[in-house]
Amino acid sequence: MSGVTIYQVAREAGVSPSTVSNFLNGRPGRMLPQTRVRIADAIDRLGYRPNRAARQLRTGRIQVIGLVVPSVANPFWGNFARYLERAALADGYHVLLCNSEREPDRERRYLEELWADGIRGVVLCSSLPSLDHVLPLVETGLSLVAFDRTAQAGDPGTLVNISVDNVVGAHLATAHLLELGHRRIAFVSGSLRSINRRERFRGFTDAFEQAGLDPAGAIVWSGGAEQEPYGDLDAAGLGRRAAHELLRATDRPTAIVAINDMCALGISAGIRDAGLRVGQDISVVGFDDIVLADLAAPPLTTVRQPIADMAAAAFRHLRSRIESTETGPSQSLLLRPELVVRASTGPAPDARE
Amino acid sequence: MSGVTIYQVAREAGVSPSTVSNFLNGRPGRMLPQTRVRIADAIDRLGYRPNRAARQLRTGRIQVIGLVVPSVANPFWGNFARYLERAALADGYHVLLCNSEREPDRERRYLEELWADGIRGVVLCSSLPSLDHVLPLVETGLSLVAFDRTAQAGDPGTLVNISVDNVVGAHLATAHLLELGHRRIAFVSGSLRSINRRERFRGFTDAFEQAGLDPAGAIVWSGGAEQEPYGDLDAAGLGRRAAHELLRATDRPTAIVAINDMCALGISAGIRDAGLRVGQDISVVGFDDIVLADLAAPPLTTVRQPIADMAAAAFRHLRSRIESTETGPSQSLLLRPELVVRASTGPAPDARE
DNA sequence: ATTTACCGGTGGAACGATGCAGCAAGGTTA
DNA sequence: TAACCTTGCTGCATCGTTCCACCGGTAAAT
Repeated sequence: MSGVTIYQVAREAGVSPSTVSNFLNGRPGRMLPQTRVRIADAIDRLGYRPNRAARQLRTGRIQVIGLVVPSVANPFWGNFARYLERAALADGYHVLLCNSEREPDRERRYLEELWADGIRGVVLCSSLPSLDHVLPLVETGLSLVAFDRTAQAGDPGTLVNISVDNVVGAHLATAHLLELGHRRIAFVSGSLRSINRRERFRGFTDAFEQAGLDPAGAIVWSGGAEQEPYGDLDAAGLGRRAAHELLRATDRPTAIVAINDMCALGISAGIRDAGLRVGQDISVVGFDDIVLADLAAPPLTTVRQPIADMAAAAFRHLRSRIESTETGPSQSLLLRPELVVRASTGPAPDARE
Repeated sequence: MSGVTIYQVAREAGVSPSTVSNFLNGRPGRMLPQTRVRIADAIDRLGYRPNRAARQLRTGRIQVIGLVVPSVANPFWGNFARYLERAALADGYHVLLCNSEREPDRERRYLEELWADGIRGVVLCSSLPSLDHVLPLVETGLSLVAFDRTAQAGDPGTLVNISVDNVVGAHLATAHLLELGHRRIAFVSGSLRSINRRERFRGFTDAFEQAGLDPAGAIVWSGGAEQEPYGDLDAAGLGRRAAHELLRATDRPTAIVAINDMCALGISAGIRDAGLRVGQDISVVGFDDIVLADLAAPPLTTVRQPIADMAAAAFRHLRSRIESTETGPSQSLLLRPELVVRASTGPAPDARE
């Protein structure tokens, strides 16, 4: 095995293990320059790397954070994971990956295991309305940064929330469609039980009200299988199914607001399945602005989340929580999303007449 | 912090720490049934969880594996990561995520850190031709499963390779285009310096030869920026750029074989940018069969990799390497890919006349 | 004249779990 | 009845690191 310990380095350098430890732990001022050099040489020669388990056992600290996402197979989360890992690596942290599929039970088990692993900070992306299932761990001392979820009454006091303003985002998307003359607009999503989705739905209805229209007239398609209510594993399949059902109706919508881009791409495929043209017969708006949104045919109009910034902020907040002993009050970061208009939206067909 | 140690459990149950340890480590036969019950109760009451750092320090074992992918932002790798994590979790293992962007240096640093973390098994997905940069670690005892890379001369003897047959896959794709009457076919990729890509390229030229054609007549576009030669971060952008350049030429291709699906989707977008129709004016074949291939317009003809099976196999092999002391000879698993014909390919325009 | 604060280090007790050696009490054999 | 198991448990050294207390000598501050 690795084998090289701090004792061997100490012997090689002709000092005590404590001095090597001081050298390694940012206290080089405590020794003569020549000692420093001898130790550095010894480390090089032996190829010594500190044993992290021993270090962790002694200090209780570990440079690893957890990342809990619904599913990293979704490009949005894959992209987020990449940026988070990048930010973490820059500060010497590693990232442990967990796919929760938004199941509270799995989430709790994950967090318990992470805690037992010595991990004290986790970025949680499930956006579930209640955090009751993880409350005991938070009280024990686990630091949590919730991503894509705004603060709720009853949240633990130390929670940091980082999210785009979902209400504004969905409002932008919907208002865009209304301006194009659309009136029969559908909102398509899996289960609406998560915070971010509820907010997006509120942005949707808000836009109706602000335009002096009755949101009750809007079409809401909120399906999803029993065993996978949020449709995270197959958001696209869910969207496609929704499109099939919506377009079969006699009074079909002329525009659709999708809960996210994967769903929107599925909807677009479903529209084509029905022999209709996306952006001309039926307009579609997504949410997220994943890379593929711009590659689709037609390119997808969507609401952009500044994901690189958000990932970096998530790590920064988490790190400061873990490393400082201060357990200040909850903070929140709410970023403003941006509408990116592409070709999947166009004037309402009936308005053109 | 967590606080509950094995000593507290021992006191609560009225036994010694050793007995609790025996209980926890599958030696319950060594105590009376009533003692077993007392210990189980004590653990429950105190909510005890073994400290993994201490356990790891003592035993040298840890239930974590590393995953090194080019970039988890690519949906193919995101999907693979999801399946690998699922397989690992089923056996109580966790997965540490690393994005190497195929840089040997980053890879080496990652593996060194993973080793220092006590991790003894890694799934490596960069598919680089030489493993020299990680050889020292493999010799030290790190178990490696290479994914998407076939065995090479000079590989460490203990390496396990798991891959789809890239030669066959690219052959299938190219033969499909040749059968459709295409003769001016382009091959588009970032740097061809990785094993899997070279193999795909060989499958491409093989198909030409088998059809009695001169592969020298084929068009090869193998670009990529200096700082990101493989185009992993933006495979789609690379494809789009390739399409722009290829279609500007006087003697432009009628069909394009892409190194992977993201690249193919970029190429499709580039074809549309040029005012041409994918599948009619220009045919496109991808590789991977990511979820989005079926959602694209037109749906993408591609070569399917059985990714769930491969991820499960990767974990199974890695685990058996880590847990057994036997360091048997290298094994390889070469799966057969499958051509999925969709609408992005069609008869060659000139062949129709 | 006494206290204090360095200097460049060393010694050693933790951190929490493991697993081997060993130990009493009772059982079996010769 | 001595010699030897077996059973069910305990004691203790150990893993590699950290970090506090402390060394004896000197110089500055009180």
